[in-house]
Amino acid sequence: MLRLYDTATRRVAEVVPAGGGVLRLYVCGPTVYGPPHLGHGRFTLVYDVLRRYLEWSGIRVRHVSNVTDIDDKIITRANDEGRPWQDITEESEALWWAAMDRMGVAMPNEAPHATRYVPQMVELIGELVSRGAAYDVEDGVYLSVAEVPGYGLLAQQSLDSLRSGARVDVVAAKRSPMDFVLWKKAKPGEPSWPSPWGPGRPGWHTECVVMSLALLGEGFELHGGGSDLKFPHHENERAQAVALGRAFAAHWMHNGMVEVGGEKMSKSIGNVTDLATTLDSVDPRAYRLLVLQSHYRAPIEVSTAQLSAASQGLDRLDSLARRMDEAAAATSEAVESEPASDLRAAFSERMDDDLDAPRAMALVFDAVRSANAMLAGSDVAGGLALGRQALSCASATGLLTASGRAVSERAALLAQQRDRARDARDWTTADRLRDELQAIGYRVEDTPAGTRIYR
RNA sequence: GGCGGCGUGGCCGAGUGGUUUAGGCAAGGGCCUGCAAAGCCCUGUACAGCGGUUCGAUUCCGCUCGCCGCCUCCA
Repeated sequence: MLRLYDTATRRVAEVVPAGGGVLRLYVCGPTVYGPPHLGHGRFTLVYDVLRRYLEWSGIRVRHVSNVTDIDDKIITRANDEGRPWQDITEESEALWWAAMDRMGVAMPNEAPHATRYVPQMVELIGELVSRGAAYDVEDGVYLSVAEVPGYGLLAQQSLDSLRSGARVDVVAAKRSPMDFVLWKKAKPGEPSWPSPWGPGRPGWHTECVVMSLALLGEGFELHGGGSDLKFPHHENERAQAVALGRAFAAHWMHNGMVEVGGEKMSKSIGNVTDLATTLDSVDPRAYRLLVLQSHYRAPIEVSTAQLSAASQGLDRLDSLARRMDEAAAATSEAVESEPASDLRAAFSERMDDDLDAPRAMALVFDAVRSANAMLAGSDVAGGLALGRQALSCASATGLLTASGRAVSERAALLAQQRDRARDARDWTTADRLRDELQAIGYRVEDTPAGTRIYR
C-alpha cells in the first residue's frame, strides 16, 4: 500500500481509498494565461507518475485537476493585448494540453473549468457569510481567518507568526491582513458574474474547494500541488472547508520546485524556460526520467546537461527493448518462464515508500544490466523474463520504450548493401555505407543478424 | 524577523549507526568487434566545518559556515 509524506501531519502515512474503492486525487492545475514552463512540466509528471503507478498496482484512481480560466493575470494580459480574455484562456489551454500530450501525461478524468462553477462558488461564499465566517466590504467578500480553527496547519505556523511576517498589501477594509478574498467585485469593464454582493468574480482559493468537493466529495483521499501552493492557496482552500464544517482532503502532497542555478523557476523571477521549447530539443521521455531520478519532494535542477544525461539513460531502456525483440524473434518458442526474483515486488516496495522513484529506478537499471548480460549469454529465456519485468516497471512510471521511427526505404537499402559488403569482407565499402547511414541520422549496430539501424 | 528544508565522489542524485554495493551521466582499463556501435566486466576509497553522544557516525545531537523555499501572484 502506498505511503506518502503528508504535509499536514508532517509524517509518512498510508493513503487508503475509502472503502477499498477508488482513490480520489485532486491536483491544482494551471491558470491559463500563458504557455506552460518547466515547473508545470514537473508537477504534471509527478502526479502522472503517481497515478500511473497506482493504476499499474491495481488501484483505481479518480483524478481531477482544474483549469483556472478566470483570474487577474488573464484580465491583465487581455487588456495589454487588447484581446477578449477568452482568447487568452483558449489559446493557453490549447498549449497546455498539447504539451501534456507530448509528455505522455494522461488527461485527468475531469478537468473542471472555474468559469463553469461560478454559481456553486457563489453558493459556498453565501454559506460562509451566513455562518459569520466571511464578510462583505466595498471591494469584495473576505474570509475571516480568525474564525478558522487550526489556520496555519499547512504553513506550519501559527496565525500570529504568519501575521507578523505578512507582506500582503494592507487593504483597509480587511479585518485582518491574513484574511483573503472569496469574491472580487468587478471594476468597470471587467468580466463578471452576478452575485448577492454585486457582479464580480471568484477568488482563486474558492474555486478549488468547490470543484474538488463537487467532483470528488468530502474527505477525498489526496490533494496535491506544487510546494509553493501550500500557503496560502491550500491553506485557504482548507480554511473554507473547515469554516463550513466539511471534511476536506485527508492527505496533502506537495512536489518540489524546478530550479535554475539553484533558484526557483518562477514567472515573478523571470527565469522561466518554456516547456514546449525543451520538448522540442530532447526526447520528452528524458524529462520524465530526469523527474523520476530525483525525489518528488526535492527541488530539481533542469539543464541541458541533465536532460542529455537522462536521455543517455533512456537509450539503455530502448536498446534493451530492441535486443529483447530480436531475441524473442530468434527464439521460436514463446518464452513464458517467470524469473524467481520478483522485480515488480521490489520495485513496488520502493515506490510505496513515499514514491521513492529514484531507488525504484535504480532497481530497474540494475535489472536492465542483468537482462542484457543474460541475453548476451546463454540464458535468453531468463533475460527476456527479467527484461520484461524491467520494462513493465518502467512503464508503471509512464516510461515507455520507444518503438523507434520508421526506417526509410533508402536507409533499408543502404543497410542491405552494407551487409553484402560485409559478407564480401569489403570493409571500405561497408564503412562508407555506415558513414552514409549515420549522416542521414541513423544509428548503426552490427548484430549476428546483420546491420541493425534505428533512429 | 517567523517557519521549513538542503550541503554526498568529475556532474546529477538516493540511502544508511558498523560489515557488501545506490542508480544515471562522464572518465580510465578490459572483453566482444574487420573497425566501430551496442552490451558485459573492472576501477574511483564521497558524505560542508567544528564539537558531542556511541565500542563505532556520512547517518543521532549541538554549534558554525554556505545555499534555498514559504510568509505576496506562482506548479
